[in-house]
Amino acid sequence: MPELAEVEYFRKRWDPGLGRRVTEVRLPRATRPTRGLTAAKLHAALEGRRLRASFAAAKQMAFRFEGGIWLGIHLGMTGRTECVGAEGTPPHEALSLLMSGGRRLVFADPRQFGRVRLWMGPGEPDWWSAIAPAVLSDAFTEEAVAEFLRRRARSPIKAVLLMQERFPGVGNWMADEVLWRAGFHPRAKAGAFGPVSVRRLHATLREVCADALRVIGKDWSDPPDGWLFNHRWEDGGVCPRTRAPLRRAEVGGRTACWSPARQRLGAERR
DNA sequence: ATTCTTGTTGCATC
DNA sequence: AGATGCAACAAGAA
Repeated sequence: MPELAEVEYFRKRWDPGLGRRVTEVRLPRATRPTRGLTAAKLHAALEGRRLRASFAAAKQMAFRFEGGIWLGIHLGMTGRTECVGAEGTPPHEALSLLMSGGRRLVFADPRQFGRVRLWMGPGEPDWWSAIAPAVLSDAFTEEAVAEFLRRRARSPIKAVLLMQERFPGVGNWMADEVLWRAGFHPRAKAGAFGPVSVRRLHATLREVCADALRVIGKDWSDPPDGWLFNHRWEDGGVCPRTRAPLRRAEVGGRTACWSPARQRLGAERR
């Protein structure tokens, strides 16, 4: 589930821990997301440290503690964060931090595709600074998109939009939403996008990222009914703009949903 | 019981 | 060398 805006939402769920000290680290079982980390290692690094700041970028979160300690969390497919009382033990807990003041910051991940990282030192960890420039940043230019599409010329555009090295934070639903709003078929070849189509794609990417952060990133409000988001999973779903039936099929190894009435192959020419 | 899944990685192949 | 496609990871939900 967690893409750009959901990650921003989950980042904020640990806000009650800001300024608080870590008093205890709990790793209930050796789960995949924590890999080689142990409770002892985490405790040695974090005990007594105050949580100073948190960041979200792409599909990752970083929590910075006193002393240059960084805790990185990738939510994978089913990860989530929450803040509970000291006694709480949510199901599928992979890691939690008991904080001064008596609250517990929890990372839970039933399907265990998430990832927890620990880093200490001056500056930023590599896994943080290596994240590609945000879609909403000045560095995300039309030329960068055009160049990337040229290199992936034979791949379907849907698959290309899922590549984090250029479209950080875009996941399955956001890619479908972008293509639907912009009127491009998910199977259109990336190489077929000329300057006019690239411009349209670039603008729509920015629009969807901004909308998602405003609605879902803020407080997980329900997206407006006019978004594809609300219709893409229901069987017999209907395009909110044309009222024509939506189609679903696998594209680039993932389920894609589109509106045949307004997303035709060939529209990406020029 | 079977099939589905909003992510990423590593490997085989082109 | 770089691009492309796909299985694998794991477990809950429908």
